[in-house]
Amino acid sequence: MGRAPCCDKANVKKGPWSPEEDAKLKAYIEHHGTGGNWIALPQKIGLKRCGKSCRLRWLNYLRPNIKHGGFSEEEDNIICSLYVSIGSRWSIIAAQLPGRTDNDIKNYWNTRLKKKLLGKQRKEQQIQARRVSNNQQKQDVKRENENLIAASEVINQVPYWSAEYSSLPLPVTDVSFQHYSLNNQTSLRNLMVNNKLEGIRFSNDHHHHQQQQQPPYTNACEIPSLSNQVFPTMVNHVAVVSDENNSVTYQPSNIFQGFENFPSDFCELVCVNSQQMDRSMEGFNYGKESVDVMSNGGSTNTTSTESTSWGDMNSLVYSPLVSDYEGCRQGNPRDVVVFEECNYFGMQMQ
DNA sequence: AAACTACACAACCGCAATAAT
DNA sequence: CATTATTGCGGTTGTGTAGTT
Repeated sequence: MGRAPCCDKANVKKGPWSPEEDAKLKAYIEHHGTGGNWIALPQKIGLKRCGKSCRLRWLNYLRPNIKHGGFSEEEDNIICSLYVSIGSRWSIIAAQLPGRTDNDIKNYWNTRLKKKLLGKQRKEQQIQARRVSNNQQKQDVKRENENLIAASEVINQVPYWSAEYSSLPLPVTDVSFQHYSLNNQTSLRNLMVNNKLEGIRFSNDHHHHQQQQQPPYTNACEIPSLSNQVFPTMVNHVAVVSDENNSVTYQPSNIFQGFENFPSDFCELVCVNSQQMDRSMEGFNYGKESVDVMSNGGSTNTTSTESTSWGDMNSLVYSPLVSDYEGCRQGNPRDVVVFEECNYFGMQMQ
């Protein structure tokens, strides 16, 4: 048996709100508040509306200090950065943009921002293609490998929470990523805390142990402050903690293979048949499916196969951060996920 | 000017989480 | 602890409008 409906659907008005309805709702809430019960509210006011509808109308349109339209470049950057980092968690993203609603941001992303981003990435892809034809790629790959080796050595030597770590000139694994700098680490860090994620540790316990030195956490949720740094992504490598000596090594990962060319994939996504994409991306659903399994208490029901093509995008952009973040949300942090290497990569759009 | 199309935004729906009983 | 009600969230759909043919 399903749940009882929250209201009598037959006697409830749907569709756009009239100015009169808006005025009634606004006036009542401003004088009396919501009373903590949206379901009862429309009856009190005399509105033939569902309580959910009233709530939505108030939150998205009527409440004070709501901004509509006119997103700034800075807001664009924040939205893109967060989307790439945490996916379509619009409420969390909205919490970082005062006056913006999750609905507004969601609409803005779906109708404009992702297209803007795609256009940009298409250009970059063309540039990249030209360089490939000039045999430039070989040099890039060579340099990238050298950088990765250097990074592994550096990361193994320096605790990630030390100031020295954050000042290291870490390599950029893909030349095209040089355009994407991390510009909002502090914001992301704050939002994690602001969204009641206290008690969460974003990197695994093994990793801490391996460093033979406890980070200066004041509580388990402390995320290293990484502001004003540019963080390369290492999404094509995964940190693996050895059972024998707890050492951390960075190995190429099939799970994340292909992510290193994320901007290109992002662009291609809209060009590829969605079914082909589903098949080709099966191996990339790791993070999202795991999340769903966990959130369903272990059931095997997943949403990834039900996604739209842009839903599939989630499995593409779900970085290890997200799996860890989700795992943490469920109070079940994963083992082989290293938050500080993989997360916090943001996009800066020019 | 009418028909059509694309776009932006508002609103709805269903599900999961949370609170209340 | 189990059940039920409510809230919050994200995906999707509906509607109005501007632009194009």
